[in-house]
Amino acid sequence: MARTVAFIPREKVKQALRVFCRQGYHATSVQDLVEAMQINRSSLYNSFKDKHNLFLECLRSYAEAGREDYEALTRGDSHSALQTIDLIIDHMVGVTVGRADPCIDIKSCFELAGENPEVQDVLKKSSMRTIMDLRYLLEVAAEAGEMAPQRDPQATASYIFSSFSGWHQSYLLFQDPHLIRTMAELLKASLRRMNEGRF
Amino acid sequence: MARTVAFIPREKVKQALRVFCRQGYHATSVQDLVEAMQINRSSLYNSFKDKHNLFLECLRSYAEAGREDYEALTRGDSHSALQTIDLIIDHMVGVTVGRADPCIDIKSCFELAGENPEVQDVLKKSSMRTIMDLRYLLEVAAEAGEMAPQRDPQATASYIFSSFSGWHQSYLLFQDPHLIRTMAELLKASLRRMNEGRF
DNA sequence: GCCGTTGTGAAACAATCGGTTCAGTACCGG
DNA sequence: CCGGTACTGAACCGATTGTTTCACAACGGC
Repeated sequence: MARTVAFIPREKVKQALRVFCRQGYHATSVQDLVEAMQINRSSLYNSFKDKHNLFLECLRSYAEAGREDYEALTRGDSHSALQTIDLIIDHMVGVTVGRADPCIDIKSCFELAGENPEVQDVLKKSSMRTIMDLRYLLEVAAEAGEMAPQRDPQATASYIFSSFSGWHQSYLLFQDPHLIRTMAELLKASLRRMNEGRF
Repeated sequence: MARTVAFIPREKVKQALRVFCRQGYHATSVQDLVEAMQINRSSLYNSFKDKHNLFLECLRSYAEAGREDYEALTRGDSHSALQTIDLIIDHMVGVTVGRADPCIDIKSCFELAGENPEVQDVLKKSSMRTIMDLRYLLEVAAEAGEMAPQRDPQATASYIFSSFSGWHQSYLLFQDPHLIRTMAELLKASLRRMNEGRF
């Protein structure tokens, strides 16, 4: 054996993630990354192959972090299913309003998913997992009688998930936290009002 | 006077718009634009100052086209206010599903609005106009008794508007027209169910 | 025909792009 | 101390970036 690794790739990925979040993929140069990650240009290519691969690592890292957030949110089952959905919605409000830059997954979905199958695949999988979680919670909530069963729980889950993107857009344009919170309340209210008979 | 203009800038802007729609701002080179617009490199800079200005023209052109779509949709008042909202929603479903590339306004909102005040301003204004239109329709629908009056019609209008972004995201990821249509139906149903007493 | 404008074509610009190369240094286990 | 690995620093690559320049052709009004 020889010299041990001096930097933890995972940390470096997070530093790169921040830059990609702010600037997007195409607007971020390798030079930007080198400076933000505080590693050598050669090390970047040694450890991450190339810019595109590093970007994919960032996407995966972000998805994993989101996963941890979700598990922290649902841990300790002191909340009902519907309450947990509310918590997730509130959490997403916080994510939208809390930081200046939009989530990398939404941002890069619009920038790259249409043209790059690899990016699309990563985003698709992590999105699908969130949607499945929501779907499960919807079904449990229906079973528990907290809300009427959905005709198409998958679509309702997608409906919730797709709202998040719109909040980001609205916040980018209007910078109004109260508007986001109000839209989130509208979503929560409409979930409670969805019932089998009418739809 | 002298030689008359040989090409109509408005047409050239539309050709440029198509490229920006597909590739976004940063991923589009001036060379791409020159080829798509079929004009000379010099003419581009003569007529549009620079790439960034041309892009802004594209955004404005797109907003104007959207405006015309809206007016065509509301012309001939054979529909009620709520029906008109439905028509707008259906129209946006068509826009989302009908073409491969997302709207330039949504796409460039995520790519540029956060960092470029000019872009943000153009997008903000055109978005606001759509939201105001929706708000007006909501109020008319409430007055006509088609739906209960909204506590915050502005927020409800923003809620509708922000849905469109999520549909684009979903379609980019899952390419499922039926999913978009179902989410649109969920939105329509939830509009009908919003009432003063409960929210 | 001539002036002034509109557009063309191509070359050239400096700057930056993503990516490679390589000699040299820091460090570890044996 | 030594062999092998991890990483640095910097130079360097060709290609491409957005933009400018300029000589010239096409055209309309006087």
